[in-house]
Amino acid sequence: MSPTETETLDPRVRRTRQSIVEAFTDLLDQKGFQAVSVQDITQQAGINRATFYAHFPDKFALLQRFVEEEFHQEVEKRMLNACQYSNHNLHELIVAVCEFVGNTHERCPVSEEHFQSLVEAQVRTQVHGLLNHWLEKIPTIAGTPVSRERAATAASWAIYGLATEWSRASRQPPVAQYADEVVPLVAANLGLTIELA
Amino acid sequence: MSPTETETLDPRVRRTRQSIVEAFTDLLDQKGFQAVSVQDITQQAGINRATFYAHFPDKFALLQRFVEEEFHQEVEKRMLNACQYSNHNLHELIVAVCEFVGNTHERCPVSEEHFQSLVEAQVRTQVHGLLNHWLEKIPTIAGTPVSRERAATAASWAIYGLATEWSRASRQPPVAQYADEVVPLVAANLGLTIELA
DNA sequence: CGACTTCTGTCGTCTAAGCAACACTGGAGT
DNA sequence: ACTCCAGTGTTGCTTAGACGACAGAAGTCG
Repeated sequence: MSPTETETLDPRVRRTRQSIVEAFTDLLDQKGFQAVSVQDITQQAGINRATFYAHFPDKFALLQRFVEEEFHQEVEKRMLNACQYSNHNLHELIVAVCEFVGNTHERCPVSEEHFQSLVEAQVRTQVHGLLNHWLEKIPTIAGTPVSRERAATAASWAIYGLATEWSRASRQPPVAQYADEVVPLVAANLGLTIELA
Repeated sequence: MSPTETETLDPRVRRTRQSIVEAFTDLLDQKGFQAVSVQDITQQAGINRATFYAHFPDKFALLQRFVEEEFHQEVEKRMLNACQYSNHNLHELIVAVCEFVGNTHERCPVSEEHFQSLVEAQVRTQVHGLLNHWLEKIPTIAGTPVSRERAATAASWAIYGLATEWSRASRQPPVAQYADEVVPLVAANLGLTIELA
């Protein structure tokens, strides 16, 4: 969307960022977040260590960016970005968060607090933004009891919480069913009872 | 082996060369050699066009390097580099050339003369070098009728010719059998009747 | 034929990345 | 306590690559 963020960028920058992220992904699966050093990453990526610091202040900033992109990708894959609010889309969003959180938990033990809290914050932020985006397209009901902002906040927290519970419950029941069952809860948070295709 | 050629190299150089080669491979399969432009390659590789010319004088030089590396890889895969002469190794070498030529023909129509002749020259050169390497290890027979050089030349041409024939005959019979059948021919060229495991 | 397009190869300028130092921190060992 | 050591950030200088512009070669079309 914004030409600043994604497209219009020096190819060199694009490539090194990509190779950093790729190296990070590999190492994450191999050793877990705590154990990977900046040295590891740069070595695996085939870049100089100083170059890393030209792009990210530290390991944590990289993780942040990483989660941001991974989850954003998950969202785009399900075409939730371009869509408007509907129970079906809400369902899909919940599925996306569940699977992302599930994968995260299996990738890195819950014991790594740094890791988990960073993931949580990032995912919630994006879900919040997405919900806000959806709600903006809906004309305000006269005498709205809660602001869009707060509805989005409540719902995004709820979604993330439900996703972690599902993950901890060994992913039972199947995502689709679980999402079906909890959609009403979140819809309630949004203060909406709209029914769309 | 030589630190000059492969390992001790600026990571940037390594990466851009690799991305050029990768882009070239893709485009070769898509459009054939004639149709790919330097622009295509650099665009696909995500590098600047001027950068391409910093590495290769033109499209043909790239093809040369490409074939060189591909075939060299094929040879190393079969561990023919470190080995000495034996009928078995000769067999393996013939198989390698047959399969390489076969793949080349299916990748690019024979009508592209530039392409084909460049491949031929490159492969023959490497086969020649390899045979020479093998022959050097064998003590000269008193009153040698032909020089090692010439034996290697004759054999390398013979091998390439036999490989193209096999390819044009729709790869019949199976490589292993075909190689079995023609080993004596080549061995004769080499002026050797040695029998080793 | 000339006008037009696309690709080529080259050059000068600017910036990203490499590299080799550096001082610093925290943890492991003896 | 101490040293040792592996990792961290940071810096100055060098080099590879980006970018834009250029003239020329090679089709293509009217």
